[in-house]
Amino acid sequence: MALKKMVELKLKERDARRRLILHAARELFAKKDFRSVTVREIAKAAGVSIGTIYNYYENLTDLFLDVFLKSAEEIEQILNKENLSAAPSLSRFCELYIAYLNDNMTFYQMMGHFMLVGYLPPDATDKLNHVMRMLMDRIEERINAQGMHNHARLSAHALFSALNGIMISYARYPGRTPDQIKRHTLRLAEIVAQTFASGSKIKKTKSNRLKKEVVS
Amino acid sequence: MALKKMVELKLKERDARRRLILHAARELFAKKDFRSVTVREIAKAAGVSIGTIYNYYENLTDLFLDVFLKSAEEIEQILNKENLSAAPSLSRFCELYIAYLNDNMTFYQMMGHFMLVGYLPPDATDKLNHVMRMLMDRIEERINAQGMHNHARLSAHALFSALNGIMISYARYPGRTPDQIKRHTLRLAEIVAQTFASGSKIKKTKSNRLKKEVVS
Amino acid sequence: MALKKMVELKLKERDARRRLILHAARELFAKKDFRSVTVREIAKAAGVSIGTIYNYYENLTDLFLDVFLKSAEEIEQILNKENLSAAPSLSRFCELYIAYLNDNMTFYQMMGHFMLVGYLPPDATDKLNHVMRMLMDRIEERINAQGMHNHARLSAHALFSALNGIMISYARYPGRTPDQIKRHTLRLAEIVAQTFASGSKIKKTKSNRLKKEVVS
Amino acid sequence: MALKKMVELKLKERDARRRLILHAARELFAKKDFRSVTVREIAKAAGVSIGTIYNYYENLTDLFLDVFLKSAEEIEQILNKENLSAAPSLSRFCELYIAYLNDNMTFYQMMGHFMLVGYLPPDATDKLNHVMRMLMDRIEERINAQGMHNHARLSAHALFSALNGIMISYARYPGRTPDQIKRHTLRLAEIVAQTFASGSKIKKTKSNRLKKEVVS
DNA sequence: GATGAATGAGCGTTCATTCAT
DNA sequence: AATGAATGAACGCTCATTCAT
Repeated sequence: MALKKMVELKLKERDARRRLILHAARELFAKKDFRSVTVREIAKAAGVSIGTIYNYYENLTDLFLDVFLKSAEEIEQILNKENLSAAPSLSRFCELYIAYLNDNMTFYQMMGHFMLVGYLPPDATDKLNHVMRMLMDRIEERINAQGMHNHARLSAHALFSALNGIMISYARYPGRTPDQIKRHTLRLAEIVAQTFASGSKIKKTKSNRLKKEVVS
Repeated sequence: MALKKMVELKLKERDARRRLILHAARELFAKKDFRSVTVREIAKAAGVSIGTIYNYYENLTDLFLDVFLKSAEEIEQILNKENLSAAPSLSRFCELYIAYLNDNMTFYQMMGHFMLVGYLPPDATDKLNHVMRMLMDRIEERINAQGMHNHARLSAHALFSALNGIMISYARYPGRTPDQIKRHTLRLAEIVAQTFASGSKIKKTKSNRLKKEVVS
Repeated sequence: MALKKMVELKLKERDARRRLILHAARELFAKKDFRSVTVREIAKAAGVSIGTIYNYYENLTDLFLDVFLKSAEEIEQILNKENLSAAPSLSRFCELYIAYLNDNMTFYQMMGHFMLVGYLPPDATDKLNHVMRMLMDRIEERINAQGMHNHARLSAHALFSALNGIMISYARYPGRTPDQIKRHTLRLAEIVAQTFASGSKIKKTKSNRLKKEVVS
Repeated sequence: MALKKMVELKLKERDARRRLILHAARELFAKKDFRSVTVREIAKAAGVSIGTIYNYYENLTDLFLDVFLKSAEEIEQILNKENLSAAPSLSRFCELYIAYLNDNMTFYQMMGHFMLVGYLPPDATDKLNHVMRMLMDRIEERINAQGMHNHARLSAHALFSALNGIMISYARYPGRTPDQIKRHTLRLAEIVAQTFASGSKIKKTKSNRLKKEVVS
């Protein structure tokens, strides 16, 4: 029917504009501290009016969150795709993750921000946690596949932390080009991966045989 | 001379007031996202006027930086003290670092912020880098002492990143008490330390035999 | 003719939709300060689009006015119906009026708003005045029927004012239930009615023998 | 001491500026619907910056309230002054009240607004109620002085309502000059006063012998 | 040196109205 | 006739910084 087509078109158009805004926001967030990006800037960059932004997002936080979640989806897809062809080694996994963060600074900036300071409304917190858990699950799979049985979850935490830490610590190292930074962070990730791969069969000591996990 | 004494007193007084401001700011930063602390709040907490703050600091960023550097001094002293009595093991080192960050969230929040986001004026960048290098040097010392010869600097980077990452990733884990978080982050630090200690003699492979270090 | 029927149907439909909007608006106005009701809310409540509302009303003020006039019609009918069966006493009249206002807060709120504040376009002012005059005429009839000859019109003004004032002064008395408020306002209305009934044969004094009425 | 003088001057200056803002706001409120007056307008009219307004008032509502309370003080003083020289008759009282409202439209507009719609924060509600009670007390005194023993409080309510109603109903009667309106409202007030004076000894009937007062 | 009132650009957000479909 | 996305001026309010005292 003609009607159906029109409705479809409408929806497509709506989606297109939403993507337009999302894209513009993402670019801006990448350029500078995402928290200092204003609605006006986004509107201008997206070529729409302020009001239109609010037509697609309830408020700025919502838009921030959408950018973040879009990124999370992307990274999930990247990891999944690789998984299908052939289970990646731990090293490969770390490489993929760090490479993605290098190419999508906004993602790790947001992750970092939310982790460092961010008060988030409860539902947003849930979504954030979901993303984190997804990433952790992927790491744990690799760790288990690698045959590192002890403390798989705990090791996953440690490795995940280490990878994030690499980005935090070096992604904006002053005076380096993006390319230099990418190379350095990838190298560090490789070291971390190998270190974990070769050294993670840690004998149970008093200190790491604690009965109850705080975080899982 | 009397004049000299008066000048000294003046300087002492000035220093005392500066410390007053610093202390008040630190307390406030610990309570909430330091970026949301206003000059007004600091002035009130310190019991001085707004103008006085600008008498001691050129602007808010300057004050932020001073708080950060004060913390860095503290941690340096802690590490040095331990070093004197008996060179700490890598594990002990990680424990000290993570414990300090747990007790001084502001420090790692600021570090995180400046790393994630921060445009800093050049001299501030220098100061930040100096702190980072100091910490890195300490780690490298321990790594060398542990007899892990390969890639000592690179491993130090990786370990440093990992420790920071642990804090970033878990310091605000929702629903946990500060005590639970401290225990968990300490345990992860222990895992990382042991992993690095036992596994860091990585054979040189093509990928990690890169000729030139980007960051040091 | 078929054409005629279709036109009729069209008109009926149009009228139905207009009533739909009117009704929805009225309900919303009753729930909260009518000035804070948005077009969006009305559209949603009426189950039509925003555009449709502008199809039936030139602007929000127009819709406000229509709601007001609808209410005025209602109250006129109520008073007329009572009039037909048996001319109501002044007391009964006041009771009917106050009871209606209690049950239709929006009406008195709008009346109050337009009186207090409202710039209204000239034609709207005319309509408002027409309503006021209608109410005043009814009061004057009762006053005349009661045999209070002096200053009938002026007394009607005074009584009308007094009734409105009762609502203004007590309709939102904090901490009272609607029922308590209704009882209190009705009691005050009764007092006013009796006061006017028993005391309105005022001797002509210098001050009230003014030659020309400002408002009639 | 010099210091004391300076502090005094500072306080005086501060007070002067506060009055400046208050005055400017009042003038604006008188000109148009006070709720449509913006911070920018007030700032401009007062010749200060936006920020300064917020230096003296926490928010717009606060400023609105201050204007209202200032007016209430004024009217209280007017009534008190008259009271001292010679207890005014009920007529004189009504005249004073209505004359004041005519000269200070903002006061009755605000009173009307708060009564009609206004959500007010609890402390503001308290202040408003205090003003209302003060006015009511004055009326009751006059009613008692006039020797109208029955239902003194209730009659005060009714009279107060009537006076407010007069203003609501006629203060913006379209097409009249302020002077005409003043004359008309004063005349109506006189009628009401006389009506109440001569007719308020109402015999207790079933309907007005209700056991429990809702509002007092 | 200490003060704190004044400043005003800039923020996120709202909402009546328009108009292309 | 019906739709509802787009618009953007305007809102109340914040806060780092200045500067006259």
